[in-house]
Amino acid sequence: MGGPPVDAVAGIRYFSHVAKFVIPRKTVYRLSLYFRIVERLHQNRIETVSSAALAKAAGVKPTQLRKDLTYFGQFGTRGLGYKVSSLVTQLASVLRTARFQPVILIGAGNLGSALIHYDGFAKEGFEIVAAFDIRPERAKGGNPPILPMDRLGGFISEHSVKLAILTVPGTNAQAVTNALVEAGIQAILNFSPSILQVPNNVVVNNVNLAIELENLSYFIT
Amino acid sequence: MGGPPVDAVAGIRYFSHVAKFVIPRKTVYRLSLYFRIVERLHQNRIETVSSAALAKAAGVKPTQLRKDLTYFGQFGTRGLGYKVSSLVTQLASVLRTARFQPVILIGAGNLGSALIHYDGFAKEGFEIVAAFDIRPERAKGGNPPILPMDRLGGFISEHSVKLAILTVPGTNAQAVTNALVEAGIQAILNFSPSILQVPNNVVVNNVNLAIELENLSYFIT
DNA sequence: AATTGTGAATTGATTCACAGCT
DNA sequence: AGCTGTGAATCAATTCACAATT
Repeated sequence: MGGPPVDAVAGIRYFSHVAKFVIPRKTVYRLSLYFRIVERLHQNRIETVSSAALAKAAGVKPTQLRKDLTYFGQFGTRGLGYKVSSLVTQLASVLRTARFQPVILIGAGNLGSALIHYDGFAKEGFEIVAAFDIRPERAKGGNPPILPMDRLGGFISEHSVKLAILTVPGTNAQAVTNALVEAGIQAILNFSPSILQVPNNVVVNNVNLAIELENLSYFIT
Repeated sequence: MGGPPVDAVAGIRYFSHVAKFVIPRKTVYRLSLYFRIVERLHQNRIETVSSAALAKAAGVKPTQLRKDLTYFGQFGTRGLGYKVSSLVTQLASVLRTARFQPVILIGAGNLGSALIHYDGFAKEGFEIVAAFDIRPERAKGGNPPILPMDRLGGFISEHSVKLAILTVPGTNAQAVTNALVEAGIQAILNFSPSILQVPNNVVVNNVNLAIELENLSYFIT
């Protein structure tokens, strides 16, 4: 939430599957949170859950959880709560495109090479299929392979990659972004400190770790 | 942003220095953004800047930038714009506690060890002075040292550390948090997927990289 | 003429309050 | 009785429109 961090499109019209009309971006974000929790409940053979319990686990108010869910339909039973298994199914279907997407990473520097092996992505069903770097000495085999930048465009279209993680220095960020957009990338997780200019069919989420820390430190006494 | 990601206190009363009344948390967040940009302008010997130019660089609307700045006072000159040097001074003073804080990191796993050496923190004036891990085989010397968990409380009070980065697995996150709070930590940058329960004199920013990616992928077609 | 500062208007998100099911 | 679903009310953040200033 940070916040912050999530920035770009205010809300989205929801054409692809069944839903009311426009879903606030923050709601979509929280849906991922809820999904994780009900998955765990499901694993633990818990069959029903109330909005109060679920909300507590997610760190939100029960009314907010209920409002969030009803953007997509009525999943609960009054007087009883939500059936965990059907929540899992419904949320999975709403977020279905979300997982098991191939991802590329550009900029195999300090942060980049850490993220390449970050198991949190793999755990959630995202696979970094390749990384790219301008410095040829980094561009050697391994898994995932680190490839030279001139392979970028070709790789994206060959593997129909739609998601990219950008961990290049701020000075190169826009140039690389242009190449990504040109090659057909639709969403970018941007760790560089630059504000990226993209056409509005491309979504960007910014994560600036130094600002997160600075922002926190503002609140200490 | 992020979304997001920034979550905990809605706004803060601003006692410590001169300001209007309550400053929205998002405003404080953007202030860091502005500060970075004016620092760069200053280095490049640029003397004045308009709200339009500054806003563009920060990726916000000019009116928003002006409103953000006037929470702290009137820094600009009508008809002319803002004097870069005085903006630098004023913003630095507002964010003054923000930099040059010692920081500890708990959980020297995959992501943790990457962040220990992430130069983006150092560049912004944050120094990770020590890391802690339960697994003793990770707890060896080096710079910064990786210490065993039983040294945590002592280290925090000895070095008056107020900021912690939490990169432990979700299952341990709350237990470690309790220890941190107990020892006097005031702000936590939480990379674990858990929602942390903390007293309200402690601030938490959540960063969940997997959710950022999942959220992005929701918007691709 | 240019550009800030700001009250008012608008837009967006959250919470309340309670009707409606089971 | 318990708990969801939701319109209305509230609260918060953004943007507009324009007066004020240089």
